[in-house]
Amino acid sequence: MTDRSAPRPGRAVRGSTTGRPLMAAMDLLGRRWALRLLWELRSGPLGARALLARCDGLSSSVLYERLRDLVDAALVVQDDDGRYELTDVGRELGTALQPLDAWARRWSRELDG
Amino acid sequence: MTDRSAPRPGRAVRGSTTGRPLMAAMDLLGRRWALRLLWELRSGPLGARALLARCDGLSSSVLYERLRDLVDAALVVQDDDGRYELTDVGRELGTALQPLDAWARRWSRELDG
DNA sequence: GTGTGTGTTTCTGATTCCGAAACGTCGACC
DNA sequence: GGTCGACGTTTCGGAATCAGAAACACACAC
Repeated sequence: MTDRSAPRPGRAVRGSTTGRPLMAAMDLLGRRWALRLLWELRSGPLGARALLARCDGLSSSVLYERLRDLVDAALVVQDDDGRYELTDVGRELGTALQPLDAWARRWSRELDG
Repeated sequence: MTDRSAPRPGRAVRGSTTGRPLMAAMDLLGRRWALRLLWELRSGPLGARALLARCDGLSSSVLYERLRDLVDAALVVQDDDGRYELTDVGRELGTALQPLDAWARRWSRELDG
């Protein structure tokens, strides 16, 4: 690992050397479990083990790597109790993703009638 | 590999055995380049090589794997000329992701002031 | 002390990815 | 006819990322 750093707008990002914000966002959110973790944190702060319990199949190694990414990206912080919670901009992302939830239901109906 | 199949609502999905639509969506969209490909197709049908040209760093092997996923999920189809284009529900996803674009800009301002 | 619950890191093997090369096809163009 | 280029697609080795289990440290309860 050594050199891991989370994508941030303004930096070179996988898939785009321009660092365009949306590309940085897609690089970050396109990593496994990133979207899901943000989704789980919408409802309030959670500890690491609580997150693991909610995300069936998530391994702890990836969890902590992803949490580091999200903290780096200023979407998540640790509160005084050590639990992880969304920052303001992280919470905004939650609402920005809300249409996705509604879409997923339409998608589901579309597929199996 | 052999047995790859794209996540679809109603089936067991990585991260959730319930097959809840949103979890299926996040599994699908959480794969590398999936979001980005949908984003690039928003503006109209594109051939495989055009997609490769737009996605700097995307390899052809992953492109075709992802395209298979998206076609499986009924978000993308091939038109008569062989180009890939969004289905109706795929286009709806595009608009559902639109708030993400606006959010990414706010995020960018947030990070580097 | 012996548990049991956290948070976190480390290791190994499996999956996924990149990158480049190769294949076939089609339509120029000579 | 042949050759050239642009396209769609598949294959393969090495690199990055992942899952899964194990282990560590730290609390607090019994």
